[in-house]
Amino acid sequence: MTVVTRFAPSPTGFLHIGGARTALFNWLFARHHGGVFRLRIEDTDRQRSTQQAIDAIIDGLKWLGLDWDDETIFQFARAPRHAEVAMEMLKQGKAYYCYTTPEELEQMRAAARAAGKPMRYDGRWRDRDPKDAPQGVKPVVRLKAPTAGETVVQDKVQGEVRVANEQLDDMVLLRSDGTPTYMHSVVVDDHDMGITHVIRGDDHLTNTFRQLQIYQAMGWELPAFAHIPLIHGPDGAKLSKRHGALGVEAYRDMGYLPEALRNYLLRLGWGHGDDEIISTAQAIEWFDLDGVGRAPSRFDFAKLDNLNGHYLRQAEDASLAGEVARRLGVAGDAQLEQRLAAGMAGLKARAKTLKELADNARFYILKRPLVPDDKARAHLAATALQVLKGLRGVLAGPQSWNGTDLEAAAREFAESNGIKLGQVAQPLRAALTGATTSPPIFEVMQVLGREETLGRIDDALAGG
RNA sequence: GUCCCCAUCGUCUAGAGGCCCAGGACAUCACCCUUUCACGGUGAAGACACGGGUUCGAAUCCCGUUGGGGACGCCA
Repeated sequence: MTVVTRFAPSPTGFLHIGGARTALFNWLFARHHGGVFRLRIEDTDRQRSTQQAIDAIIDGLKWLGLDWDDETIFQFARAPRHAEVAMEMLKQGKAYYCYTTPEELEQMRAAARAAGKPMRYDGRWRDRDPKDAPQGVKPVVRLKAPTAGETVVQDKVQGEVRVANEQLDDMVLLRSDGTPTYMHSVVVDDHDMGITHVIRGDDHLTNTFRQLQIYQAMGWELPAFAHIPLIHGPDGAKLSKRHGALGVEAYRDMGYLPEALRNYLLRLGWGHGDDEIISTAQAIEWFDLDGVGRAPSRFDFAKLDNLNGHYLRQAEDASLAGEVARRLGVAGDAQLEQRLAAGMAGLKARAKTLKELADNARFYILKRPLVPDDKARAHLAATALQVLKGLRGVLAGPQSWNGTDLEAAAREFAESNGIKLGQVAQPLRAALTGATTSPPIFEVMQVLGREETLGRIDDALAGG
């Protein structure tokens, strides 16, 4: 049997981090089994679905590197099929028309609340003769759900979960305007799409009981269910827009790499022994539902940062330089991009995100004369400038321009002047980068080149 | 409120009755490396929510308490 999974977001907002993880798990599971991963846009809520959200979700998945098979399914387009199935259930006596008005429902809800009981539709049209139908009320179609016994889910993550059927009421399958409800369309679509494994958020666990009843009414084969725990914010509460429920594009903008986010999301709720750094290829090989934890987890930027730093150091200098150039607004300037690439070795060990990388790299693309920050200015006092002036004399000579030789020359200069290397290096750093922290300064000199280096030193000497 | 789920260091987790006075990773702290800051290395501190069982033996099984979360729509 070929494994078929799906990711089924509703396009009412961006692709948030929880959805991204759900998509990742479905994708990994399908790829692990050599199966099929499908995308279904659940756009049946016409009020809230937007093209913008659809684009954001698709862009997010693409950025994350989660490719799906076959064409994208749009749920709304399948409304006729959903209605058809409801009619079939009607014909088989598995469903019935219900003429209860929204007002009556509201009364029911109010009464239930007052009695401290959960809202349950009372089934008043369940066995009533349709001839009693009031004039002018468009009916909904409700499932004739079992009233006794219990419904049991065999969940691949949560284990066996059961609920008494009296807890469940006759849910609406088709609204009075003939459009399907979520519960109904999900089941019909999952069945028609041949989904074998429904992997989704924990928040759907209790929905599953009702969906199971639809499968049973239609006599359809059940898919396997796996409900993965939700991701919470740093404070343990449900992820809200205030803290962390950002779209994946926000993570991209913050400078996270897709491979780092994949690795982080994978480890959030899934484990493989003590392994932490897990490549995507390795993840496909290892991923299974047994490794999924059952407790909700909290989103931790510190760990994401650490992982991102790891993948950053692993990344190609040239592509990193391209991204940094884009962020600094100098993309396309071959000379600067080349300079950034040359400086990347020292730069990338010092950054956790692309944003930080770009910030740290800015001094490489700045035009002379640099404006040193306050701390750097403190290293450019009169005595320091004397040192710089002396060093400049050495550098102006026949000096080979690579980091190692430059360092040797600086060390020799410091020694002959009876000062520490740091007393030479810090003023130099201040002059060349305008800051007090930077990649190794002799590496910086090599990357900047002789002319630019001497120019920046002259600027500092003149500025003092 | 009703129903359902969950519970190991601050965080993510390993742990499927003895290998655990609980292992790893991130974060924190200290030291080393060092021209700055990082990276890297070494080390420290830090958890089985609580109470009952079951068992020769429980982080692991059962029950309860507490705490967290989710679902209760003609939203998805």
